[in-house]
Amino acid sequence: MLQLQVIREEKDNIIKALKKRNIDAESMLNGVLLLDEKRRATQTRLDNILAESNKLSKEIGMLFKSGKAQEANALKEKTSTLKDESKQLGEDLANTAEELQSLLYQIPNVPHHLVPAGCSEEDNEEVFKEGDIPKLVDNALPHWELAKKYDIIDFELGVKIAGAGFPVYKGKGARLQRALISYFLDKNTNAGYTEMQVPHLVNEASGYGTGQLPDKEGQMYHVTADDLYLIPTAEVPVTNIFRDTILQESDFPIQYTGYTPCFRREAGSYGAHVRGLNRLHQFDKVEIVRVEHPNNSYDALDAMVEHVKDILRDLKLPYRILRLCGGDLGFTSALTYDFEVFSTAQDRWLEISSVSNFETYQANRLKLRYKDENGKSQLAHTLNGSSLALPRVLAGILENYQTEKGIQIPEVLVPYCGFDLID
RNA sequence: GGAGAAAUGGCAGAGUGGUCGAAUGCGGCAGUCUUGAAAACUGUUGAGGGUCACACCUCCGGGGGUUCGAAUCCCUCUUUCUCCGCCA
Repeated sequence: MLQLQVIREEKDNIIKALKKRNIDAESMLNGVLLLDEKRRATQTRLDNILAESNKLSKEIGMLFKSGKAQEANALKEKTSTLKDESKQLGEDLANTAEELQSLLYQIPNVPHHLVPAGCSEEDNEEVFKEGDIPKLVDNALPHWELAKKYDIIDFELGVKIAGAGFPVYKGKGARLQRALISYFLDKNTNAGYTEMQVPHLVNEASGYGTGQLPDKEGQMYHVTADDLYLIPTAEVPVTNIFRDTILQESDFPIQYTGYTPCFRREAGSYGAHVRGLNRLHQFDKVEIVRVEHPNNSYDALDAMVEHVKDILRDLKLPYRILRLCGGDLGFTSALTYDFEVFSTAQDRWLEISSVSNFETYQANRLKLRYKDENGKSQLAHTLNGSSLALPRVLAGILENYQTEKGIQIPEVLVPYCGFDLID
């Protein structure tokens, strides 16, 4: 959520920057400013009435104490009109505040100046590319065929138990999955991230805190009996650790990592691009989250990008990094780098990580602040990234590491797997 | 799931209708003393709105109610603790 004060001061710049998202925000922002003014005016009137009535109440108290009941009762009558007025104004205020709030929820984050304008993923900007695309055997297979051939992932079995998009990993497939999780977590903790295990269901307030609610509730599984949501990413529970928190400057940097399954309804997805592991309702992901001083958040973003690069180098997977354009940028993000692994057998790039700086956008919703050197509260910056999302990494490994003898295991994973070949 | 108790500032803990945004202690910060530190002493120390700055307003788990006036009384929800039951 954007800060009101910033909208007041930099409306024109915000409008300009939001054009990169192909949004004309002018009328929305004007609406915000109008409501803001109305809210403050109402608040002032209400405050004055409350002040008056507080004063009278005190006087009444004094009069009763000194035995002047008659005068006190006379004053009581005066307060009743004030009471009516304040009740009315209180309702007005609540309505205006709610209207203002819901309008603010509709405005996405302001893109960073590096974000290119653009409409779709076509316009994302490739900023880095590394790793050799392997020469595969003739008749190389896509991962869903390999999964079947080596009996390591059973999609049909998942359909039977839960539905499409809930695969069952078997034998060496399951072990490889677990190996990846352990390896990612070790890699992250060695880089200074503290490992956290967090709930896989969250309440409504947490959904609002990181921005999944109110707009994207259709993407989350909602447990209505208890009004809880299955997490679509560890970002939600981990970042919400800091909801309603005031940090000291000395608390920075905060670096957390966590493994969780992720649940996404993915309503409306279909076709070849969702085959196999490409898009699932349940998948595993290891996430990194940082809370930073505003002065340091872009250095932190760079560090996160370098960290993910390092992992992909370890795995020896060919990848590229895209800077997302305004049209593809997530609602809450100011700047996002997507990592994509090249899937040789599918001849396409698969997104395996998304690393973002949200600046104060989430912090404002979370009320995540720190005390600056003058002792004043300021909003912190939040960042997160996948390191990494499992299924597509697995797809990339299966496809890129296939040989005539079987699927080789990347060297760094062999100690975690206990085998070096799936055959 | 059943019975009982409780929820107050960073923490501990007073406060049962007006003078309470809230005693006191600890912690934090600043100062005095000291070569420096510790101890001791003095002062200061919640959040939000509002204002050029004050004033002023709101917040004592959440929501609602009674009252001229609520941390304090009533209703409701949530959470925590104790006992019982069930259980990985």
